[in-house]
Amino acid sequence: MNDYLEEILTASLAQFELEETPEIHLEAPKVESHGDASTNLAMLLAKPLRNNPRAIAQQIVDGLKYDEAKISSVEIAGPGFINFRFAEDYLYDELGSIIDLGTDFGKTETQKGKKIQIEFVSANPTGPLTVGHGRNAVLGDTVARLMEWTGAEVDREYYFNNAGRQMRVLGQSVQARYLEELGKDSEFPEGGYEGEYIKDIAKEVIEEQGETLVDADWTPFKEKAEQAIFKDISNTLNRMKIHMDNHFNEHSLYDGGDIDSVVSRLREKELVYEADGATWFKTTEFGKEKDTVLIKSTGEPTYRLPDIAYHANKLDRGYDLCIDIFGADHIATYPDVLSGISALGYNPDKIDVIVYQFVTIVKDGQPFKMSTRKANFVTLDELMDEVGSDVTRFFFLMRSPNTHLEFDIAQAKEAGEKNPVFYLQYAHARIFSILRKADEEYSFDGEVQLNLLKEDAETSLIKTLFKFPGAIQSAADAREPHRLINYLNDVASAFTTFYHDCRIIGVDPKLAQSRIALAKITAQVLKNGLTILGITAPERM
RNA sequence: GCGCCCAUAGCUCAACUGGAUAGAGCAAUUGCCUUCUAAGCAAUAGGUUUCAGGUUCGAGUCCUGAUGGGCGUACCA
Repeated sequence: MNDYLEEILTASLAQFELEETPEIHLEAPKVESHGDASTNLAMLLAKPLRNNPRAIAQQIVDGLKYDEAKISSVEIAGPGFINFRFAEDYLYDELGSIIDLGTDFGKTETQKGKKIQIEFVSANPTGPLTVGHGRNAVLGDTVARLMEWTGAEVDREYYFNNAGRQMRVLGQSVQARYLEELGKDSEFPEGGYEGEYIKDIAKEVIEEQGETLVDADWTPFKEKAEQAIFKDISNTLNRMKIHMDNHFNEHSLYDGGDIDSVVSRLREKELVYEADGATWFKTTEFGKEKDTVLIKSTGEPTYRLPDIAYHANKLDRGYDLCIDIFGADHIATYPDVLSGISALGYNPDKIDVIVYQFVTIVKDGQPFKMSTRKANFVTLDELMDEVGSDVTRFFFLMRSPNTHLEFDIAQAKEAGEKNPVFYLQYAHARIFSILRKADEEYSFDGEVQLNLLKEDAETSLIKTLFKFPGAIQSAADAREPHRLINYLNDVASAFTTFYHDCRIIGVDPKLAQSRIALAKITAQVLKNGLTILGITAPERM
């Protein structure tokens, strides 16, 4: 419909002999009385045409040639809005065609042929995933699903580092618990990992290896811990319906020569120099105040170097777009990565960083600071034991990534009745309940007559359903899944009004038949939407 | 000090990226189950969008400054 409106508006604009035609912006007005679609075109033209907006609007409308089977009225309102109202026949035609689309309704091809990689979670294997990781995990996976619905081919990737100090301390922590468990002398490492899961891993080592590792160093413990923790993380992700296509080990960047290659390529461009025994990257050339160390005087790279090499590696793999999901604490690092990428001759526009604000955990009414090392955390598994995967995913997706999310553990746990996810699921379950009942009461023959749907609640629901592809598109473009949630709330709400105003069982069979068709496509929209969010659409509750 | 993000109903958050009368959910008050699921519906109340300026036909949204909060700002990841 928007395409059609753009077409006829453009045709009408020809009368003005404009040097450049403005972009035609169409939107669905908030207020029903303002029509079904609206454009601010006349206001935009006020300045270049040196005329008042309402007069221009009148000229545009006068020059407008439209099909009355599609548009029933065109009005000028307010400061110069042009408001369109859709014809009823158009509604029924359109409704018929989305019913035919069925499970595919909502899919678009705006990103068809694009290969997109999305990197998320990327927690190093030092402990179980906590609710702090939840937002990253669920956001990343849902953005991936949105991209898939707009036609892209998406790879989900988990980037990790199993070398370095963190992992050494992890190995030493397990080693200490192992010796302790066997009653030997042990020394718990400074800053070691204090969680119970470390003891569990130590016990597993005893079961598998007995006392054979008493004199070993920490490396076999690290390996065992890494393996056990990764298994645990994967289980947690699976419970949340998250499945990675690829795990990328930072170490492979060293083995594959990517690290050396980045440094030498930057050096060729004279963007790298040595000072104070360290290797520096001239980030000042890219507008930063200070240059950045790539390789410390100890010979060890800082994390920025592998980050740059990793992103170069991604682009070398031929992705059209790489999306990173970062917490606000990493916000300072990605400008360096982008500088590095552009310095190497890649297009930095192919890297898209989504920064989400921190989750504030509230426990017992108090803000709660989590630390994996100190074992102060609430794990995602614990949360899912309490509220399940649907509520967990919904909770993280409800709010804009750009805002701080307050996560009240107690509230989440008693979320049973209060959680808005149930509102969506309930509407879906209700429809299926009606369908089951209708199946017993009616047997239909002949074509569905959608033009029997004339009640306000019916047309309003129909118009809401039309907006589904746009809602997906908007959520995908902005990488903001909560927009889809807001939309689905509108759908559930419009359906509930319909449910109260328009009975299905007990009315004339022809009308019942058309209402059932409307109910079915509503259920389909709810189900498709919930599927994108990774949430189930139950048929009974 | 500097950079990024945020400030909207009592609480948690929306507002289609500059549009028309700022909306939901909790919490509060009041009605509604003998008819397809009351995990629901209807109604009432709740706001100078932190403050002060600016930009324009039009600002919660953009620019400047102030205040308050979060996160960064290392040869830590």
